[in-house]
Amino acid sequence: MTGKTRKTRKPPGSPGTGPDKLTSAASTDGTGATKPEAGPNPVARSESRLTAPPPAGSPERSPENPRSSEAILETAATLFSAQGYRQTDVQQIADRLGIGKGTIYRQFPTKENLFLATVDRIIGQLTRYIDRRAEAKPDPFDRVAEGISAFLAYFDENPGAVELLLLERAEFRHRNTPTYLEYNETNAAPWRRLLLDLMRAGRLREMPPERIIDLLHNALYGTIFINHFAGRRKPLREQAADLIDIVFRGILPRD
Amino acid sequence: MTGKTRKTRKPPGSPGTGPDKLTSAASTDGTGATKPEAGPNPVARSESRLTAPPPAGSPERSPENPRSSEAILETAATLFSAQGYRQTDVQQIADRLGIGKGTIYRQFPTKENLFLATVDRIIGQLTRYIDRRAEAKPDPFDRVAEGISAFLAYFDENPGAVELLLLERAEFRHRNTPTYLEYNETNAAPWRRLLLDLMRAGRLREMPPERIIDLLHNALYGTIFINHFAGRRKPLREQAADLIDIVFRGILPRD
Amino acid sequence: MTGKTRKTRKPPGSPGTGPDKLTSAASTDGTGATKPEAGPNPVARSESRLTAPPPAGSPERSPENPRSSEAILETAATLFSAQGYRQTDVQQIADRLGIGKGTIYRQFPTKENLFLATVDRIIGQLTRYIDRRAEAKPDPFDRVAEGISAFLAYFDENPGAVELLLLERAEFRHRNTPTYLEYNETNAAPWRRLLLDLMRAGRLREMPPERIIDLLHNALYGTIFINHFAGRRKPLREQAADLIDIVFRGILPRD
Amino acid sequence: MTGKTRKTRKPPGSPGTGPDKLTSAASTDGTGATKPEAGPNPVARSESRLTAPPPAGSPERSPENPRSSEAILETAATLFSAQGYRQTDVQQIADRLGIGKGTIYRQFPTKENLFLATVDRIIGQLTRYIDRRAEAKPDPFDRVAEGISAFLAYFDENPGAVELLLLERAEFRHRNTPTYLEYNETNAAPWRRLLLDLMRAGRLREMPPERIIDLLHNALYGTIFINHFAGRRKPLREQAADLIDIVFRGILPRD
DNA sequence: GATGAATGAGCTTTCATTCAT
DNA sequence: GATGAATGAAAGCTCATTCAT
Repeated sequence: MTGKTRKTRKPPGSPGTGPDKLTSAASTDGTGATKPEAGPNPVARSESRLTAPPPAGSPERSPENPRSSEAILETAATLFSAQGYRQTDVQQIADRLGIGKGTIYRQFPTKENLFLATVDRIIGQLTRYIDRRAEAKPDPFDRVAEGISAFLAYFDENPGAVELLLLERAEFRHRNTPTYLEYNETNAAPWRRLLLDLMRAGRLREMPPERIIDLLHNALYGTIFINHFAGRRKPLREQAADLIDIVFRGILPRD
Repeated sequence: MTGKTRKTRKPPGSPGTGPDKLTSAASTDGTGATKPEAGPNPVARSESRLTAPPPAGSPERSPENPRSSEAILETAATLFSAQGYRQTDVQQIADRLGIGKGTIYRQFPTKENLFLATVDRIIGQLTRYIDRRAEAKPDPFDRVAEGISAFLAYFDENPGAVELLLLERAEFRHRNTPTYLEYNETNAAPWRRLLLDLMRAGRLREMPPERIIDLLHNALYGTIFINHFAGRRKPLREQAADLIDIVFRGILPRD
Repeated sequence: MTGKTRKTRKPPGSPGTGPDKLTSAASTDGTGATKPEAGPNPVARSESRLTAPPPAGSPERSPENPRSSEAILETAATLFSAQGYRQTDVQQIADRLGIGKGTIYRQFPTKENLFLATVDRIIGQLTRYIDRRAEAKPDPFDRVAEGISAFLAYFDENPGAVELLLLERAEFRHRNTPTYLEYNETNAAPWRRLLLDLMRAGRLREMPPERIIDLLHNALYGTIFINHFAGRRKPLREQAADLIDIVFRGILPRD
Repeated sequence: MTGKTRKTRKPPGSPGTGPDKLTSAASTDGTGATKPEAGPNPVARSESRLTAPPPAGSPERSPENPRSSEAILETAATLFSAQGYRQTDVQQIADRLGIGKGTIYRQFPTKENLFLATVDRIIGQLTRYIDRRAEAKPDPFDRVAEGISAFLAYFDENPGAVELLLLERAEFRHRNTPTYLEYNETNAAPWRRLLLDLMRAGRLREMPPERIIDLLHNALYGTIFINHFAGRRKPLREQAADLIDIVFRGILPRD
């Protein structure tokens, strides 16, 4: 560990983004700045992103730069999710990018590190995507519904992301809490507030908001896993609508 | 001198069950023969199973026979779920059983094969456990609720089973449909019938029963995954109750 | 370290030899059983050694068995001493023996381990060789002289042994005391006794015997190193004679 | 972000010596100009050398110039002797000096080259140190004894030097004659002359002077190696005295 | 049938050296 | 000149699978 050139694990949402305050769109006031990274298919889009093109002479910033950590993470994500962690050789990633294996190891000291950075990046994208879409809805009900839809949409459009989440758990069970559960802990608060406000206003049954949040969380993760494993059988829009309908109205008759 | 681990300690899990007809307890008549494998903790109990010891001359059937495929699958399940698929080597399994590696390879031609057989066994246990518990409830509502509870209870008491399900998917993404989804396809029919009956009787809102089944399925799998990953935060009983409450009654006020 | 088949480092002088009590030939009584392994060129001879040929059906014992640890150590010694530790690929050793790399790793869990076993084996051979030759001389003076000659002869006939000693130190400086110094600690006592007897008999100047032992030790190691590095310029016999002459009589005139 | 070790800490050692004429102090006339590098601890002292700072405009000569080959060799010597040749990577040396790896490669075309230059520098220091101390003794006997003492003192005070000598041999066995043996070839002549003079004067037994030189050479190298490997057990002064005593007077009684 | 020694493809990681900036 | 990002050959070690005993 003496004089080696080593970079440590990149924080989530890495590329060139500034401080990555994983805010939530559920703030009760309905305000929120739209962040530029989001979009229906953030992962795919990130390929051609670029609000402002880098100054001509800056190869590091170029999205085509196959040596940027962005490019590496993207390719790594693709291969890991397509083939699994063990089945993916670091050499393959390098080959696909047309760069040397050493270049990857220069930025990510181990394969494990590379993989984990890949997952972190996904979580950052997911978070920002949900927040951006939910923030746009002023009405609290709409906001909850939009959050649900956005979550499903993200994974629908980034099928590899589901794989990555699974792989993280399967290969690195030792990591105390998988990355994507941290998201939940950090971001549940604004949603809880929002639900409490609705209850206070008599628009929802009185009950501990955790009960709702947990159910949604579980149902959403269950949905993406099942969707992914079995192949979705219903259009996404319909799935979101069904979930919202049952959760809001229940399955008992309204007398 | 060899350094081999030669323990014969039996891990928890697995009865010496016979052929596994994956029936469902949701038959509308409410009848169902109780099968012997079930119980609050089917896996743990299986350790002391055995109403009648096998006929003396049948070494293959003996639970102590570490060369039986039952014993092999049991040990394999324990090690796979504790360490992961790649991290577990066949030698370890053999060592733990005190048998030769070749003996395992004679029964399971590849490691993959062994692993998959391990998962199949779990699914069989789960199915029989749910059926047995649900069948015991004559009232259709109770039966649905009991099915939910049984599902959660099974995984609560067999944490390794969740790992196994994950591992199957993470390591063998090529398998078209993971084992545990087949369960659903095969066994959904009786539940669908049961739900339709309830709707016809006006006890449930009219809606396509798939909508309910899918939500439950998703929520249940989501629940066990999240429980397992993050450590359960609520007692199982409460979790089941919350799920049943919201699904049945919804979160909107009843005015 | 769980269920892997692993053998740990072999003690020095391993092959089929019984308990390896590294006795010294300097016992003042002049008695000593001749051990069978020794000879003018023990390493080379060991190739064709074999007091009693193994029973026909015992491939493990066969000296031609390229998979025996003896054969592996011998080939390893040859290559390590010819090329150095780092420059020698385990694959090379396997190739030279016509066996698989895994076979080597099965007996020696790491390359370092293999190397160290190689050195231990040399030290065992050296010790036994010196003892055997010295024991044969009844007169104490002759015994000292014979010990000196035997030491030089051993390394003269096993040039690789010198390399190995050096390599051990160069590559594994962390090993507290290199193997070949342990020899000295263990075996100095009988020599010390022998020198004291000579002094008491008035056949040597009175002085602490350590002074003589240390000088001899240093001069002998210096000699083999220099011989080896620079290519010997004098016949061995002459070198031993010179050393004995000067050490016994000094360089001052006897007036 | 890079994790590079960028320390500029200077290791002990190395004057800014000029060209190294490897003269010998044993010239029979007893004359010899004292050279400035010498001293009881030449390496350590060199740290504070510098009576007069170099002319302002000479950055190459500046001892603080971490890019000078002197500084590079000094740091290289420290790291090589502390960690071994293979274990030391060029990046580490550059980091320690706070310079770029390319800068080292401009002065030393390969790592091997750098290492060998490091050893050559040590030999030059040793030679000059011995010569300087021996030259100061007018009496031939004293001069021999002083040469012995100086040799031991040098390595005693520069333990890294022993490592370096070993490493040279261990890693570069192909180099026909190791650097430090060349010293002997070049410098033996004056010592031989000195011994012959003593014999002619009847102050030493008549014998080929090589016999004495070789013994001393071997005993001295043996001594430093053993000292270094095992940890010296006697004070240096005593070791030198013992060696001189036995070599001069022998171990036989003086009748 | 049971065993476990033997095999070698496969994969991670290191680091000397180059060369564009 | 100085730099350090990039490269890729090289080597240690693992473990599924085979098969002679």
